Amino acid sequence: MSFRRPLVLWKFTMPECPEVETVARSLSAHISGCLFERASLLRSSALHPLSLPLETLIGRSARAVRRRGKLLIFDLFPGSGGEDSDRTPDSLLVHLRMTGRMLVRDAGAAPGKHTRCVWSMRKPDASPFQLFFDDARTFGKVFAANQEILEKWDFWRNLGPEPLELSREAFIPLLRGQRPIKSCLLDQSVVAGIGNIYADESLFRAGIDPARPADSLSAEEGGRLLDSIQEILKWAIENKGSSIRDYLDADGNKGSFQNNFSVYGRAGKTCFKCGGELQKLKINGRSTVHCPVCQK
DNA sequence: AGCGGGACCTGTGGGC
DNA sequence: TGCCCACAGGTCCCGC
Repeated sequence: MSFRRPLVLWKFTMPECPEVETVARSLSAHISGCLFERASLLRSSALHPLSLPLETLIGRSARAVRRRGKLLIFDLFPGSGGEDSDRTPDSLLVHLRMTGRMLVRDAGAAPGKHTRCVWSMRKPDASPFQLFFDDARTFGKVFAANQEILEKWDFWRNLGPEPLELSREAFIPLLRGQRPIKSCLLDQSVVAGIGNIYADESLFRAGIDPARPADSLSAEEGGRLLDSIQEILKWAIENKGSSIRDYLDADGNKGSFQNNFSVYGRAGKTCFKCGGELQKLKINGRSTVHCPVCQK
């Protein structure tokens, strides 16, 4: 297998649940069964402070790559046994944050300007290759961990349920407090995986004002909001899945996904429902676009 | 206690 | 054309 161009497994900024899900699925196809032969950290701040050293990954293999919230998780299994279990990672977690990307490259490819971590990998009886973690804005983190270490990570321990696995009965009680409902959706300890884009899109679809206090939503509104979140996330995952099927090259297409936003990035433009002007405001310091007519 | 907002970063793009 | 600066936002951290 040869990659003359890097295989960019996600190109957009702001990866949320659907994007991370897409990366996990496409990475899993490449990485499952592959052995970590070498690991280099090119920028120390890319390693989570609680992480085991990246060298502890060497000799482990990836069973699969999956998603939890906005985290990519490589499930690992040991090569030959006999390790000290305290210092042995059973997973590699990657948070792409804003600009993180995973790239599959040739064995001989040189790191780029923004490459933060390099893993040399090989599937039995196949050619070696490299996995790069690139991150221009350096917000992203990699984290080699086992269950014991993960339990010390507050973010992990407090991570809320997956929105696609939630029932109305479980979701509605989560909408507590007087803070804006949008703040609630962005709080990863309430639900895991929703970011600024899908919070705005879901609230528009549900017809709910993002500034409404979370505890002011009726059960009917809460249920409608969950339906909207699930419809949009599922639709986005399907959409990403189709646009990523032949992969995006380094200077390649952005796909059509962003053309499907109803409100995100459309401040001042026309609301598709009522024809009025979409308004922009700040909630939690995050830009928020909504329709003051359609969202009550 | 719970919420709001600044810091962290750097590439991008709009305005002059 | 080129420069400058505001803007983008997930999470941590601090202050009210």
